[in-house]
Amino acid sequence: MNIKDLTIEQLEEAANMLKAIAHPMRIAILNYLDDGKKLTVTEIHELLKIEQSTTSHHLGILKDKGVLSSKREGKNTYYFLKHANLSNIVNCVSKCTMG
Amino acid sequence: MNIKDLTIEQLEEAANMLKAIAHPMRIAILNYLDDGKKLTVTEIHELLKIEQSTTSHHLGILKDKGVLSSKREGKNTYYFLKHANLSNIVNCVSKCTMG
DNA sequence: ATAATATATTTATATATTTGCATTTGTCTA
DNA sequence: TAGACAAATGCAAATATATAAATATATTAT
Repeated sequence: MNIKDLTIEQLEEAANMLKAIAHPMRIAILNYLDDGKKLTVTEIHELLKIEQSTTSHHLGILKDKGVLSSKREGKNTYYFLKHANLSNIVNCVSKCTMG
Repeated sequence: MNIKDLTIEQLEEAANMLKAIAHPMRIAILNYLDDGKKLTVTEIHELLKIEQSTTSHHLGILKDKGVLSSKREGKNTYYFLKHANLSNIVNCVSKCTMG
């Protein structure tokens, strides 16, 4: 299938995925989750110095749109990239800002 | 410089770039502009079957955020990708929707 | 069962985005 | 210069998103 022949539904799915990533805090989250790393909500909340509820909200968006997966272990929930190649997107765009 | 050490300004710039791309119609536009293709506002407006002003608006966003460049030739304005590698982003995400 | 810790959800407010109509600006041709 | 065509802009209504405070839920340990 040619990439130009995406249906409106597929375009929307792609847009939702990118929209999920397209936020400063969520890009920062993805930068921390490269190389298969797994972090808890609290760890991210402390690393980014943003509210716990805001952190959970952002992680929920990334999970809902298929960017992250999560796994509960006891009291903690670990979040990690669903597809390793997704960090390429962040790398690509981030590098564009470092020129 | 490590990609993890992006400043808040750089994170915002990266987010703005992704936000510019993260829209169904704008992804469709980028899909038409691969391989160095150049299209006018009217051509895109007819291909996508959306209003001329809406088309121009989307193109303006993409240009403003550094995704596209434009070149006036007579009555027409041609739009094209500013950096060829940006279509990788669209390809990457689009492919995620074709699984 | 109760307390402590971690995460998620609800809610409200503020802010931003999308869209199309109407208008304006720019460019070419007669 | 007037008319036609192409593109851009101003505006307003509808819709979506971001944030944080408060609250709720889940899990573990005592």
